[in-house]
Formats: sequence, structure tokens, C-alpha cells
Amino acid sequence: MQTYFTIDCVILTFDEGQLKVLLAERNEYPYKDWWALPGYFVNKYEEMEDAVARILFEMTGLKDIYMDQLAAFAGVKRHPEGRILTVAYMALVQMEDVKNKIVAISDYMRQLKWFSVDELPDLAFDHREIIELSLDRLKKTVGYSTTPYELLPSKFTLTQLQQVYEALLNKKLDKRNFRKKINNLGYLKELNEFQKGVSYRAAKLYAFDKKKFQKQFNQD
Amino acid sequence: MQTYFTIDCVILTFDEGQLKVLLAERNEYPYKDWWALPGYFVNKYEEMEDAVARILFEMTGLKDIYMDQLAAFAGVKRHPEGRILTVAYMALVQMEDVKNKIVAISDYMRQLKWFSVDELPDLAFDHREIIELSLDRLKKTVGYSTTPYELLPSKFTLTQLQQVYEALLNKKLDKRNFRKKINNLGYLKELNEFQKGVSYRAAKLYAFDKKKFQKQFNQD
DNA sequence: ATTTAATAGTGTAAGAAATACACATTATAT
DNA sequence: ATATAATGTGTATTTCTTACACTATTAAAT
Repeated sequence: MQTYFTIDCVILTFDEGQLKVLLAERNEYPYKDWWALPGYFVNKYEEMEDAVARILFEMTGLKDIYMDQLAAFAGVKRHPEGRILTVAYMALVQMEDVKNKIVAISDYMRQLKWFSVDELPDLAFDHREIIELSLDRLKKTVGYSTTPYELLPSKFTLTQLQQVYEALLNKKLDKRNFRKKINNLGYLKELNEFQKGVSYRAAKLYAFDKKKFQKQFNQD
Repeated sequence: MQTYFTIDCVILTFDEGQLKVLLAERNEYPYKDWWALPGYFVNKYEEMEDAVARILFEMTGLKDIYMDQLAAFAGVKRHPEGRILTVAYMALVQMEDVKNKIVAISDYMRQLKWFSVDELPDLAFDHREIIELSLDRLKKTVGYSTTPYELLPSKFTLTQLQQVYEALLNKKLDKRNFRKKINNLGYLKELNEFQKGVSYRAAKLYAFDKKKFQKQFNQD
């Protein structure tokens, strides 16, 4: 009547125009040498969300990361030694925050690596299914959630925002129509700052106003 | 590192113009005498979905019920004796199918009763939160899912369909606009049959064409 | 036979949102 | 000066959403 209880994290970021997911190369039975989602057991007196935060910190060196529960996976045959229930979470990080961070490689994994979600290796357990669930979730909610802004630095150009939308929706958008829509959202602040270090016309920077966003979505 | 593992079911139906949820009066510690969602332990070699189907059959006498996983709840303090992880499911049934069915009252519960979701009693554990999650989920997905039709008999009038939409969205809709929209869905069949047993003009009956529905949503 | 009560069923105009589409502007590097 | 590479902008068309009120049909009551 009892079961092992783990959490698995789909840690996503936006880099080089693509969504990427952080995978760990396993160094343990089962699925030794396979790539898998980072995850671990939840301790007896530990809240599930704290366990997620713990894993996220270990994998990225970051705290206070955006996270969202995806679903529970509990197939009897997930693990050869018997049921291990996992609750999958999705977490979103900005590439700049995690680049070049030194992270704790535990003994159960050999290395961590970012993979484009379009070019995933074979994955341990049901982890491919879990990643696909997270991508579906993102696609469905992109227009009504903070997810695009979790993937971007706090100041970003409209072109960058459009690229994130395109990656999340997996389709190209029209520039003028996109900007028209974005202008009507009401929760983006136009800054008086410009992109730096580019060898062409610098784009204007924008910021996400979380308070205005929340006001809007609590009203509806 | 192990935890108890249960499932809880938010069993919803549409009756008397309202969404109703099936609750069980507990006869056991903790929350003895409180109302709670029907649920139970998942057996060691039992798939989670089979456990849900088992509970649904015990509570309603029905098989092959629509079900959808909501989320996992695993708070350390949910249960006074230590963590009991529950995976919450939502299930939808038609009132006609469950009315007057004799169901198995287990020893852990005293009675089963349908409550309008607008007039819930105090609930055991975090069960109110679970019900609210299911209502939110329904509200968000009503336009893109089969849920309205799971709550209706296979032949229904447009007025009945509108009432279901209104209950799920928790707001009144305009009759003409609703019918215009419904006409454009493309997956409703107009039958050459009419409502019976009413003391006023009988309404035309419609049926949901699941195949057409799935075709549409697989294309998109 | 007529009336009453209750719900079914229907159209149009105005406004809002979504789509399709192309070129001048600006900053930097050479 | 020129080339390059990306920024930033408007309009016309179509589609969807919203607001709104009366006639038609049936069964029951008189």
C-alpha cells in the first residue's frame, strides 16, 4: 500500500532561438547511460514543492524558479523493481542565469546537458512523454500566462519575445500582427533603453509588468 | 522514502440546472462525520487508472466513465498520521445513468450524496481545493473538449447544452449567439427527433459526433 | 373552440479581433 | 560613402463577438 515517491523536473530555457531542456546522463541502474529528466526522491518530511526547489537549485544553482506541476505518473511497470510514483514539474529559467554556473553533479548522474526539444535523445522511463506534456501545456497557455517572460531576461526586445512565442507555439508569426497584439496586452512597459552590442540598428527594450498582468487576470 | 498512495475522485454530474458533485460522509478517523471526496488506496500492483475506475464503479455502478487527472496533492500535513499522497481525478457522469443505482457503501463511509457545487458543506482534507481545481479546469477547457457532452444524454436539446455551458462557465449566455456558435462547431448532428413528454413546444434533439470532433482537434 | 402558459426558434447591425501583406529607417562595420 | 542586417510601421479584408426582441409551436386549462 506504500510506494516510492519521486519528483522529476522538466527544466526548460530559451537559447539560440530554441526551447531547450536540461537532461542528466544516468550512472545507475536502471537505464544506466541513458538520458533522463533530473529528479530524485522526496524526503519523508519534505514538501513536494521544496523537493522540486531543492533539485532545481542543485541543477541550476538558482532559487525562486518558476515551477508548475504537470501530472503524476505511477505506472506499475515504470521501474523494473516495482512502482515508483513520480510527480512531474515544469520549471522555466533564463539561459543567462544558468550559463556557466557550476552545478552539483550527484553520483547517480554523469553529466548535465541542454538539448533542443526538437532533437531529444532516447529517454529513460516515460520521460519523453513527460516532456511532451510540458510542451503541450506551454503551447496551450502561452497567451494567458507569464511563461514567455520567465524564459526571457527582464529587459527584452519585441523580436526576442516573438521568437519565444514562436518556439512555444511551434510556428512562425507575422511581425506586424504580433506587435499589434502585444501592444494591446497592456502589461508590457516600453523602456527608454536600447539593445547594446549589436552591429545593426538597436531595438527598443521592454519589460514585463507582473502586477498589471495579475490585475488583468484576476478580473476576468 | 515511501508514502501511502490514494486516489480521490471529483465525480460531477449535471442535474436540475446545476453542477453537482458526489460526496461521501466519512465514518472513520480522521475527519469522521465530515464530507469527503470518494477515494481509496491504490493497490500495490494496480494501475492508478484502474483504481479510479474501481472507485467510480463502486460509487456509481458505471464502467467506462470519462476521467481526467487533475493533480497530485502530497502535503506532509494533509493527514495527521503522516503524508498520504493523493492523485485527484475528475470524472463526469450523466445523472440519468446514476439515478436510483444501488451502490456499494463501504464501511469507511456512512452515505453518498450529490451536492450542488455552489453549496458545498465543509470538506475533509484539502478536498475543497481539489473540487475548485476541477471546476477551474472545466471552465478553461469547455470550448475545446468533450466535457459538455459527457454530462448530457446522447440526445439533447440546444437549451440543455446551453445550460451545461452556463453551469461550467458560471455565467449566462445569449441564446441566439450561443446557437450561432454551436452551429459553426461542425461536430453536432441535428436529428429528426424531438423532445417528448413536455407540455410545450418540443425542441429538436441533437447528438455529439465524437469522430468529427476528434478529427477537428487533431488537425489543429 | 379558445385561451393561456411555457419554451423553441430565428436575423441583423455594430464593434472587436485576426489576418495578409511590403517598404522606409537606423545603427554599425568596412 | 556604401553595404549590411535588423528595426519599426499601416491599411484593407475577413472573421468572430456582442447586443438585442419577436413570432412559432405545443399541451393544458377553461
